[in-house]
Amino acid sequence: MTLNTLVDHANCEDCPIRHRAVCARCDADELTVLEEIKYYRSFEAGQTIIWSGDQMNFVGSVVSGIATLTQTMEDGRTQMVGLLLPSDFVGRPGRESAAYDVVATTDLVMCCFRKKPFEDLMNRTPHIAQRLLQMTLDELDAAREWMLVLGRKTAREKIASLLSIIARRDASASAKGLSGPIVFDLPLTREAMADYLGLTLETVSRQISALKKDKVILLEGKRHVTVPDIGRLMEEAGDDADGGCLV
Amino acid sequence: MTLNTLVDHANCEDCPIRHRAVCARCDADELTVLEEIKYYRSFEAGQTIIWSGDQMNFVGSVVSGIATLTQTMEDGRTQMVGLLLPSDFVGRPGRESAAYDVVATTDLVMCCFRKKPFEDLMNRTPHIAQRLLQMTLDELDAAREWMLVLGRKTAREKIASLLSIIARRDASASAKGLSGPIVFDLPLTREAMADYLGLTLETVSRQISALKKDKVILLEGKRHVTVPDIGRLMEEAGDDADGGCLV
DNA sequence: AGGAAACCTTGACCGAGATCAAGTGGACGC
DNA sequence: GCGTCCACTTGATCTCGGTCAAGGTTTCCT
Repeated sequence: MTLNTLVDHANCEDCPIRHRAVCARCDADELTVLEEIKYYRSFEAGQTIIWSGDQMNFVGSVVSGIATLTQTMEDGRTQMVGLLLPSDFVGRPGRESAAYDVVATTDLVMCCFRKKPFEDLMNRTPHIAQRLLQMTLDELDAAREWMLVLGRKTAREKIASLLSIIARRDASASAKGLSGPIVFDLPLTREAMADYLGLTLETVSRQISALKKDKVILLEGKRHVTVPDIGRLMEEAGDDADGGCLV
Repeated sequence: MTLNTLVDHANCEDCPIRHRAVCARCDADELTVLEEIKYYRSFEAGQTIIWSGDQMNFVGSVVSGIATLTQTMEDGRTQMVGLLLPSDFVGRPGRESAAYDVVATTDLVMCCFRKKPFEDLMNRTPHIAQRLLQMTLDELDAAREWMLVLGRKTAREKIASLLSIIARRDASASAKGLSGPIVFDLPLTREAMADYLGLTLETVSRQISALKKDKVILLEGKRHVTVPDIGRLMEEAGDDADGGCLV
């Protein structure tokens, strides 16, 4: 139920390569092949990794940093359609060209595989295809959940939804769980948040100020956020506070 | 680039079962197995096929009629997240329960497969998994395109986007192509359109009237639509009129 | 240190679309 | 024929969020 579900790392601790997104069920032979066709690429904050419509000759996953998927209309209106966090997969097996712009919002490292050999491997290896199907279904769920946010939520609920998603991801990553306050740094500018939420950056700024005034969040500087009560934040987001998240 | 991309039927003309969504590359053995585990179900217009959260013990595809996928918030706000047309696939291999309400908006027939045997077959048959991956990627593209509609388009553009999608689907289904006027019946009520577009039904009604007044569409009664110029409609939708569609 | 460029905040005003309300028109049952 | 229901249309008004504008902070460069 997160925006881009992180891959479960549990059964990959001893994985000889880091491409956990794909090798959830490690198998020595496959990994050897993957190892042979893989390479790393680094990008600077702000750099465009892929332009919409470009030929894509690789697939891969994010090792560190954050990237965004965005669509743009001819008149310049833009909508972010996905957020890529470490371990998220990029690329469309079986597709020629990219459908969206992929932009690094922070310095970023990607682990890439040349597309053709990867597809060959996928065709020979059923559980890689199945793994990718599961990941794609997760992304589809996330996209559809976001459609509800974009279509029906108020500006305040939109902001709360985004903060809640980031807070919960960070909380589960740091293994401290959801009891007690959650502290994190916003990985996005106000403008990027606006592009994600279908708002203007002014509205984002105003609503964040409002949530701060109402003590739903605490702000130190512009980016450092403390969420004293995640339940309260999820209420503000219009979410069911017990949607399988508090176990 | 449609809302829910229809499956290409070209290489399935002689398919012994009608479940074309899955058997794009027909293979006698698999089809025999599929034949054994399949059954049909009929639904009346307005009937809910699956409730969000229900156990789903089948997967399947739409044979005839139209269904919608919707999400609902506790306070009753609803957002449609997908439209299921004939040959569209329903179900999540590897998932326990449904994530959305599935509702028949017209009388509907589905071709179903019991989930467990279907999954077993999928695990044994790489190209079924690959086929499903392709279909899921298509749905993901459609969902993300819809995020742009929901997040950034005006009411008029939203209506034009929806009409354009339905018009283009009907045009390619009837094999008359996109030259000349396109005629079709709206398969959705104003309220359903509103739920899809993140609008109210009053706004939908007003914008349809406006498009009619401006001769972008012609209306006979409430549902019968003629699109004299699909290029004009796509312009109104804010789409690139040559996005690979006029070929 | 000074200056410029990002990034963010806040205020004033405006308009697209929501809301509330009344009315139309066709289908159906009695 | 007549009433009822449902889907839809149209009008009047309100409001949330967009737009335009000004100013504040931080960072980084010279």
